[in-house]
Amino acid sequence: MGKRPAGGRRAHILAAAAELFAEHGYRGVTIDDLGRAVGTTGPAVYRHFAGKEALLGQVLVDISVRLSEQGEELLARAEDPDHALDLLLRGHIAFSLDEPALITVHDRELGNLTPQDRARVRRLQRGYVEQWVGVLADLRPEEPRNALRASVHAVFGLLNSTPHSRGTVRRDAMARLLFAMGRSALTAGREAPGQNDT
Amino acid sequence: MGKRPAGGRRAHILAAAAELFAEHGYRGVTIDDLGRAVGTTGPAVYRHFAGKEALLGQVLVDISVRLSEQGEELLARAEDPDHALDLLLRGHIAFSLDEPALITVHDRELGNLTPQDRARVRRLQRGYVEQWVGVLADLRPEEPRNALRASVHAVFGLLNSTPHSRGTVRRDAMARLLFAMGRSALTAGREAPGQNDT
DNA sequence: GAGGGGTGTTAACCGTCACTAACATCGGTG
DNA sequence: CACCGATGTTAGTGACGGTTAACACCCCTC
Repeated sequence: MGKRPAGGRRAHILAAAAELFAEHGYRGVTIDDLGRAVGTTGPAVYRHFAGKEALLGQVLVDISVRLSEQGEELLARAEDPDHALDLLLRGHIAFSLDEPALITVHDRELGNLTPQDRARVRRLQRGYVEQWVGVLADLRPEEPRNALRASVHAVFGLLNSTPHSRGTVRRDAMARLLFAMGRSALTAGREAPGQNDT
Repeated sequence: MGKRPAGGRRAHILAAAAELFAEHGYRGVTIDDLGRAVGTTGPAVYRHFAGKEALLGQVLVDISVRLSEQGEELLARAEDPDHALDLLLRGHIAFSLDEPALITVHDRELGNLTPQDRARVRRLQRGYVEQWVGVLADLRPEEPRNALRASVHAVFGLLNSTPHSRGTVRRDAMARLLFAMGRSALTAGREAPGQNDT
């Protein structure tokens, strides 16, 4: 068959896996599906990954790393808590609009990981959430920390809803909509500086 | 073994199935798991349901019916759009706090249904969404309908996030938090559509 | 108290699927 | 050109799991 000199075989498999896992679920995708998706056969996948679990692990770890690193970079560049929140919102929205498959897999397949991978992904996720909680704590010091954490999870649910309303609204309009809703939800019950209120 | 003339065997299986499907996913639950969860063995389940798919179908149809009927009842009793939105929010929040397993299964397992069941559940879901969209359209007539639909999906994501932050916040506090966030998200941008872009 | 419907049990069947074995090909390198 | 490591192919193999078969029991009714 056409030999690909591309060193990107591994990355290609990872991308296809994310897409297929998002659509059919980890359990609903076979190794043969995976191979077929990248133009080879099932067993060829084992030349690049130890097995199906390792593959899912890599997908989830990559996502978690990307999100938490992006969060760190954004926070480093933020001038104040209000600005930081804006950046986090925009960053997360861009990610969920550009990579709906990754977002879907990210919060559905945690249970199918090995204990080691699960622990690692959980740690990264927790770190990312705490970045948001830290910013919110600056903005709303009167609020207990666990309430802030619940708020962050809720806003993630909101921002990650894009796979459910695919294709009906243009990307930039969707980004604006999610930003306005997310920002408003997180500042509910208090005044948002520079923003108009109800 | 203890023969209960209770006609509740079927309902018992449905409840256990919802719980197990929520925790492990449809594909991650075996018929034997199901039987064991209700104190019998796997094959006994076939006395009550035609098969695993039929079982999942019943679970999802029940949820969709409950939500859309609840929505209709609330709308019938609402005095004005603003009140209607309050009622819908409170109703959905109560459901998602009281039945986290059902909420989880509801938006994860659609893909595992038979085409017939899937069509039926989709129709019910669409109806429920349109109840919300109708109310929002009264409140924000200037907004295009597809943007309102996207907003509704986003708020569902927010309200359905409770399974992700289980047990950290007391139920009534969580209900208030979700109500404030959801209400605020849905009325966001009511008078300021001009926002900067990504 | 005989019969029957409803419900449960254990054993078997059979397809699917992750994974392995054994063998081919090819490009680069000495 | 011979070797070799990387990568691919086709044929198993063994476990798992949904479903069915065959049989047992209990309660209800005539």
